[in-house]
Amino acid sequence: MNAAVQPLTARGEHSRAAIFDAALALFQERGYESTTMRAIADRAGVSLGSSYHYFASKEHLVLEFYSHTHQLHLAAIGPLLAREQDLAARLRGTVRAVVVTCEPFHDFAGAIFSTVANPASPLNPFGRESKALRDEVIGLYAEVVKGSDTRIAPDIMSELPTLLWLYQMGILYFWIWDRSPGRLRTLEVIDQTTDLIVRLLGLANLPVLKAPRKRALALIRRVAEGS
Amino acid sequence: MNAAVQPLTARGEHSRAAIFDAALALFQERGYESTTMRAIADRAGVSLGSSYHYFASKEHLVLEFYSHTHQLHLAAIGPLLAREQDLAARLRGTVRAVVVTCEPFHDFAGAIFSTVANPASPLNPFGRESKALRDEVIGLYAEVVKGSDTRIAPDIMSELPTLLWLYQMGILYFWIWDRSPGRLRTLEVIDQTTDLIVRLLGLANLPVLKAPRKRALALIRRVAEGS
DNA sequence: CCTCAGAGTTGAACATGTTCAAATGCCGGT
DNA sequence: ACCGGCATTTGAACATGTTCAACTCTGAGG
Repeated sequence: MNAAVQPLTARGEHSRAAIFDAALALFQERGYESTTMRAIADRAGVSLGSSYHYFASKEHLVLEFYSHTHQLHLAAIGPLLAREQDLAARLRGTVRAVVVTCEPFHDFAGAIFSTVANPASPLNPFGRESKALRDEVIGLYAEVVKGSDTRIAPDIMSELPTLLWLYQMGILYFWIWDRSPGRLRTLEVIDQTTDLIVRLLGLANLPVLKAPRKRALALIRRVAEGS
Repeated sequence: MNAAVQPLTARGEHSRAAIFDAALALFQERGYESTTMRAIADRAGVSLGSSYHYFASKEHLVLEFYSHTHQLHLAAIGPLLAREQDLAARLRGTVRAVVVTCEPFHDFAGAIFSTVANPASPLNPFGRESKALRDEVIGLYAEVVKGSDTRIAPDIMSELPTLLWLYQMGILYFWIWDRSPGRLRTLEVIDQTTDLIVRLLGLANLPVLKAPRKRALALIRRVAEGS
């Protein structure tokens, strides 16, 4: 698997974009597995080899897809984060926007998920090649929390954005399976779990819970260590 | 993908076993991806076509592998479950035994995990073809709890085995990533989390927590619904 | 011993992700 | 206008999971 190349000319830019657009359209039309690299190259009007010039593998097209939806997500929640101060509302709105943004891709999201869950692949969520995107998403959750009027203790704050990123992945996994009309079950679960999270954050300040809180944080750090 | 066939003769039994044994050995030697179906057939002394006669796909060999390790796990914890009454000890011992049993396969477990995480495949943990095994594991956790001297309220007990099965999958996912010597980090996380779980089960009986408990259980049921 | 139905076996053929060496196009320097 | 170097493009070749129609073997019934 050769390293993919960044286009250096206008012509290259055009080819790369055409390949990604074709892939995205075909994934939506036929799903991930049924879309062949040859079909992508055909629709993009380039040769098979060219596709591999810009995307080192079919999986790398998936990574690009993730970046793409992340951009859509950012655009969708911009106004909310600028206006809203309440933490529960910010968190609920952000996570709701994730599934709403991804809705057009629901049918093939399942196939894509497995690609990315593979620990053997450098594209998996904890892997090297997805680090840039991962850090961006974690940073987004840091902003969700910091921009609110809720004060979070530093020891919790240092782990919270990563935990929220994990939480978002859990929601997405649930959403993949959700067959309810309008994906209402997912939205309901989001509402309940975000509420639960904010409540727990409130409870964490109670003096009675000082010891358990320290213990839980130590456990979390132990688990997160080495990522 | 044709349905795989159950062997009906001694000769068939022998072929099927030889294919699985060869697959297991090669997976350990070279990993999952690098092991080709042709290599498996070669080592088993059968033709490529015969492999597909007994296993509908390479993934189905993985499902068989899961059954295999489950049997090893059952054998490993039999004495403990017969002897021990303390819930924390039963749970800790059971989950520790999972990772100890799987240790010889650690190197290729990662590759295998992705196969099974794929929601598009009927082999995924929530899917049709893995239902038999899933029910067995959930049943095992029901026994882990029921055989202890801790009494669990019925409303919690109805969800608990499934939750513990999910918990075990989480531990396995952590274990896949664990590079610590002797996999000590995983063992430590198991000790801490099983302890935490048993504590939470104790707390759940406090009258003060009646409302949150009902709320949490309703949420869990909502999420589990439709599996 | 002969027949035959069906279990078991086979390997060629196919589909598709991936690699790679060669060809082509483009642009700055002379 | 020409050239050299580099980005880009190409498609044939390869590796491997999977399918399938044809073949072989076996054991029961006659």
